[in-house]
Amino acid sequence: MLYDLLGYGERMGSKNSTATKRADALRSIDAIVQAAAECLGQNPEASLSEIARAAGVGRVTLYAHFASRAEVVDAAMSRAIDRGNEVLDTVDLSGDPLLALARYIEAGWHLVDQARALLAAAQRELSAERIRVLHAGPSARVEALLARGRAEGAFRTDLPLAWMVNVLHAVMHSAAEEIRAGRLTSEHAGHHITATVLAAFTPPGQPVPEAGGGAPR
Amino acid sequence: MLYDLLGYGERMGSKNSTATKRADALRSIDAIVQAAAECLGQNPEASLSEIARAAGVGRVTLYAHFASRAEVVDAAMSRAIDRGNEVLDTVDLSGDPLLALARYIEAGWHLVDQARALLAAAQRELSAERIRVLHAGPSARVEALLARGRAEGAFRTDLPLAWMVNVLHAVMHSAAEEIRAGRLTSEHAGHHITATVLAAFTPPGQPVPEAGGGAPR
DNA sequence: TATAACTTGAACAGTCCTGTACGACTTAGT
DNA sequence: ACTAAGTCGTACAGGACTGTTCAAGTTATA
Repeated sequence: MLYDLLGYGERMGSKNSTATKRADALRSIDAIVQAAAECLGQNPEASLSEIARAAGVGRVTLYAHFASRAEVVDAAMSRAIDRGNEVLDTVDLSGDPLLALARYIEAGWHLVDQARALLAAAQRELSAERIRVLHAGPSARVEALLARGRAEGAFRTDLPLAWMVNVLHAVMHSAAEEIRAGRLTSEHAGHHITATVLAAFTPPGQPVPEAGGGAPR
Repeated sequence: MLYDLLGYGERMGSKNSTATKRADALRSIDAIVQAAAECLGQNPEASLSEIARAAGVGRVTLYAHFASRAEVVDAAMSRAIDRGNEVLDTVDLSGDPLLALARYIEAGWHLVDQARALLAAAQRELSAERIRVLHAGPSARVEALLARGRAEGAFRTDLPLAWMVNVLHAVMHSAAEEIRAGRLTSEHAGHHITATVLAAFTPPGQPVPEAGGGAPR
């Protein structure tokens, strides 16, 4: 069984040289990817049958467009990442690094919350390398912001940049889990994450910034 | 062996809750639980056949002692938690809360690292409630420490205690993943976690503590 | 030593999933 | 309007795992 390299490239935006698909085929593919994102978002173990049914499409049709389960998961994940990138594009990351990071968190944790279960599915089906590649966009964004903040003295430099990126995502991720478990409300999540991360990133010796204006508890 | 076989057996509706087991039966059970912890630790989807084989026991024997896959996972998880509790019992959590927390992290993150994949298996097989109960011991420990630190002014009080517990575990957990992914070395993990969490828990307005003596990189 | 508890492999039943093949039908594009 | 592309249901082949049963052998323990 060969890797469908053309398929991957196609999903990642590159123009394919093969014959253009018919309109109804594109519609089917879109419905499948969308349904996959929804189904896998609710249950990472959702079968291809479920996904096809949710897409309002025959199971055979699904196989006509995707050679394997992995391809479906990949497409759904790619789609979610692309959507996320579009949202993050609208966030202003200039100006005071602390405020910029707060803005990033406010937009970002919702995305993490939505893609939570989908990511779980991807981690089972896709290689770690593939997942890393898919996340390259968001990672680069926050990495650049943190690097600038470090250069300006706003963030600590005694910890590796990669570790700080990791901490940010870990805290957002765990907040999403807490919400799902009913131990945290959506209203407080942004504030808690921001307060926690800004403190964690404060250079040693400097005072932790006071919280903006969120409810304390 | 602190984990009580009879205890969870009763909870999960297993047979023979009263009869005393023969010595060889107890030996088999122990081998199965141990093998389950190892197998599930490497692959959360390990089948009962694999586990039985790893335990040097027939598959039928496994079913003679555990009614379902869930019971096996539960037993393995209980065992891991008990082992962890034993280790944590040796950690001195008195004195300066910051130093106590650092000691807890140093001991705790190794445990999280070891039980990482096993927890993943448990999260698929067991109810969220059951997992919460199993973690009650460690959670209570760190909760008490954080509460004391807050009372003494060492830790911030503008965030819920439960959230802080969650952050601590999330950061330790993500460090374990980073190590597994090869993006972090075991030597640095303790230092990074401690530096991050101590900063995150510092009361707003107060300076972030300088790192102890770990290599900064 | 007697016996009940334990272990074992083989084999069975049942379920769910993936992936493929077919033939007939419907639709899009030029 | 014509044809290729797309779709659909059904059906099949194959695999993996769970859980149970059975009959025969082994071992702990009183």
